[in-house]
Amino acid sequence: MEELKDLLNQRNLKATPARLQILSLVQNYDGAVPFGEIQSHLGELDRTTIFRTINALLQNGLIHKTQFGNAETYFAMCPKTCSEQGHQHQHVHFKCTNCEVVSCEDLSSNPRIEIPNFQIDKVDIILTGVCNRCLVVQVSVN
Amino acid sequence: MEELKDLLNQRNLKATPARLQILSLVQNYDGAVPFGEIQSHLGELDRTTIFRTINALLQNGLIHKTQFGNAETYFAMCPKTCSEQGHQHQHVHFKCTNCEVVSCEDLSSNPRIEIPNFQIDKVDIILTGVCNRCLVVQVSVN
DNA sequence: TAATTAAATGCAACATTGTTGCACTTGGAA
DNA sequence: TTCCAAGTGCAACAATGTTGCATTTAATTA
Repeated sequence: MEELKDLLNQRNLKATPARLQILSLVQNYDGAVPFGEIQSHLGELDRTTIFRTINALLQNGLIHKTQFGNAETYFAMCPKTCSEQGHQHQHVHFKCTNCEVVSCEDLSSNPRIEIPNFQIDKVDIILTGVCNRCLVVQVSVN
Repeated sequence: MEELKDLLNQRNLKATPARLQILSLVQNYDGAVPFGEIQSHLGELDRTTIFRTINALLQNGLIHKTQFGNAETYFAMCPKTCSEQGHQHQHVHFKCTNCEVVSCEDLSSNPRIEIPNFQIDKVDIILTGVCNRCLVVQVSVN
């Protein structure tokens, strides 16, 4: 908890209960946290505060977000390569259709994403399928 | 217009004014159409009808949608490989930060998207940058 | 340790996107 | 022309997200 406090202060963010609670939830969650989960775990906080807290953490490179279609937004911790200057992620986002867990994953090899005569500044890869844990269960059941 | 009507009837959808108008707008728009654009071009239609019409076209493989972060949803025509059985797109979605146009584009080469021990069913690649047209303008201005 | 203040929070009000139920209307086939 | 399943409009609702303003608080400093 003291680490999270330092992390916030390093970014010139006050270590308030709201921020510590949300950061701690995101850090300890199995995979990326759906927005609804943040809301229900922090029901005593005003919704506005939750939104503003999330935005502060996003802008300062402590967490990042991803979305699957129109559905819920998910939040996960950032690697140390992120800062208030911007986000730098190499990973992709994966949602398992079996256990519903959303996670940050590394690809086997980094793909070359190019379109002729276009300048590409940001790449976002969103995958759906079955995760390693659920595949193992399926195999062992059969 | 007669083609669009046939297209709808082939999918067992009635060729109603709402559907013809939305399909026609999506077909003739420069790039993918933002939702707000559909709404403002079809202001005389009830919002519910717009949502239901869009959903019908999505489910029947006539159009597809994409999103950039929390921002607006965009709609574009589907290739003929899509049907009520499901969508089959090879293309990626690109948003130009200069002209704001969102478009479906093909990559130079199809990347191999793999995560060890995961089964990947659906790949969604969302790119941001500067499109070919805006790059040309920048070059000719300098 | 108390005072100070910029930053953070809570509350109220609002806007947009999206859904559902139900009554009414209509496209397309017989 | 008739018919009816499919489509539409309306009302009500729910969730996400934003803004302005008054109040509270974390962290500094005296």
